[in-house]
Amino acid sequence: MDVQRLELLRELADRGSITAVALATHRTPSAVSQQLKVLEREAGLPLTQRHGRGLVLTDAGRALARSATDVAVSLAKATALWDEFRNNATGEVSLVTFPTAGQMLLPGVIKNLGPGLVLNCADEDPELSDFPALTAEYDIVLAHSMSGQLSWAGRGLTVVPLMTEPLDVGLPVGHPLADRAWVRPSDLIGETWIGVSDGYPFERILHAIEQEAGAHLSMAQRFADLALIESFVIAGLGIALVPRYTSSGGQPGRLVLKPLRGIESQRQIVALMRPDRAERLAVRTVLDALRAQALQVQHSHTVK
Amino acid sequence: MDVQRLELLRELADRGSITAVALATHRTPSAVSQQLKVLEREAGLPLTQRHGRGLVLTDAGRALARSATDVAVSLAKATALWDEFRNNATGEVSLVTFPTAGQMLLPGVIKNLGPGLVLNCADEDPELSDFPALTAEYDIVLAHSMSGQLSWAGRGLTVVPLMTEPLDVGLPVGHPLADRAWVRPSDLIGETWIGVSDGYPFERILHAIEQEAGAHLSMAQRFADLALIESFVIAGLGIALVPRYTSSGGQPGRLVLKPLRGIESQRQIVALMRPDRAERLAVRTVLDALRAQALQVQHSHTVK
DNA sequence: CACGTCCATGTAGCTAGTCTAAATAATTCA
DNA sequence: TGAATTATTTAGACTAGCTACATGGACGTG
Repeated sequence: MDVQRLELLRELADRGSITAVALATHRTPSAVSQQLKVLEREAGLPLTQRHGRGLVLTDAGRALARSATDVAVSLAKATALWDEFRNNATGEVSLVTFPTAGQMLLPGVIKNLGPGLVLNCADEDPELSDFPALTAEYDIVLAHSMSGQLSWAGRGLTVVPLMTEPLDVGLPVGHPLADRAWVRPSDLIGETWIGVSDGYPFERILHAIEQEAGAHLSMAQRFADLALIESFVIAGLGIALVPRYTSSGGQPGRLVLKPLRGIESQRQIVALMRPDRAERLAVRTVLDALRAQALQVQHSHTVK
Repeated sequence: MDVQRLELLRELADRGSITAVALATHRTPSAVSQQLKVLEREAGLPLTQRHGRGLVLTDAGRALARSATDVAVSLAKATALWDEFRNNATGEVSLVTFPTAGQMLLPGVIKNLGPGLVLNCADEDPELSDFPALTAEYDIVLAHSMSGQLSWAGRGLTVVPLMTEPLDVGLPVGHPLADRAWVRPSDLIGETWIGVSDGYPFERILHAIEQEAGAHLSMAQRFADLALIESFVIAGLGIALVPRYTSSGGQPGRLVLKPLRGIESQRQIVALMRPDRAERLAVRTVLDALRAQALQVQHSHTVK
């Protein structure tokens, strides 16, 4: 009963093809195939079965892969333990983020990391990418979900909440509502909206506003890039839901943010990880820094 | 970070010497020494240090060995899971017992085990042996402790309670107390006692009786073998504390058992195991059979 | 429908890691 | 001091697992 082989099975469960596993583990597909065959012979029952030109796991294979995760976790814990023993939170950690979270958190995090710990960051368009799938490639995946609703649960991934960010209504300077302390759904009847990317829980909140206000809202445009959206709002072409900490609201000459009362308008920013990777000391250190930075961002906004 | 090497470290923690580990793992001491050296180099800090002609683990070594146990447990769980998948509770399970528990439980257990599951039993004198140490050699160690007091805790072993057996006062037929339903400590003043082996919590209960009755008790003999003790009691040479389910009490012409009231007089029979071995499907199956048998023994005695 | 592509697997040979065997060093016990 | 016990070192053998290459289905496409 070899751990290496179990690990390969787990990778197969995550990546779906021998070739992908081989690529990820720096081996030839032949080597992977051979090892899985040995595992299957040891197990005494088929773990994979052909499906088209690829293959899929059998029920037994999936079950075994699941417990392989537990093995990987306890192994990672052992490694982390002795890294702690040596006070040695070094190594490389890879991270993907969607743009706004990266802009808000990463610079501060990287500044606060000790020497020997390198954080390799990348960004992915939240519209296009399947966040859970990215955990195969990256140690940490920054994702967001609507408040409460944990869309990431149930796949065996570790989810660490980092912060909740309010989504405010962005208005142009001089807008009739601009001198209010906050706005309510009913205030927003008749406005033209600039839609944001699918990555934000925009649709949900828009529908909630419609339901609350009892009227239909019209959407003029739909953009992914926040700066683009802001420029439209500033130009008076509509209003938009923008994340409070990431927008340029508050700066002179830019747009004005108003909290939305009466409905819950926020997004959860979380870190998604494979359970075993979450145990690595270096990863946990980065996670701590992320949480600290998130707290600081929130704090600096409430004080202001 | 190799599991095999971690396993070796764990064995070293359990067995205390390279030679013992080598013997247990069917290797030469040289191989073990080399592997541990590699592990130590990977770890980056000393895991062992010389002590006389042998060696002892450092703090780091012990810590690492502990987490190695977790790894072994999750691995054993994986193996068990797929054994369940195949409905395959087969293999060999080794067990040591002290004589009375073996006599009471093992015949029934072995009868009820399915084919393909072999249970290799041995017995050890409870006086001479260190029960926890036996878990290195045997999958299951049947041990006993005084009620409540879990003397086996804290060593990282899995403890599964099997039954609690009352310790009754054994009297010769025709003894003045023989027609009573039960006896109390004060009834026993002036009697001569036949001491049982240290394996039973004899001393404790004897002291409790003395304290309760407020008098000193005299002990005539001290034997380990229950049959021998019984023969002395039957011959009228004294009375003794005997385990209710194991003695021959109740059979015609033998001795008479009387429950002891006023103090707690019983022993706990438990199974001791290394955590990883406790996860094996075959071991769990044997354990289930042990519990069932224990229940049946208790039941057959309460009905009668 | 034949061709190129993609994916898994089989075969042969090489390499690296792990074992044994025997010698060495250090310590304890008699 | 000599015998016994224990860990370690070294050299050499063995073997598990890898790569390179070839094979054989399955899919899509001109």
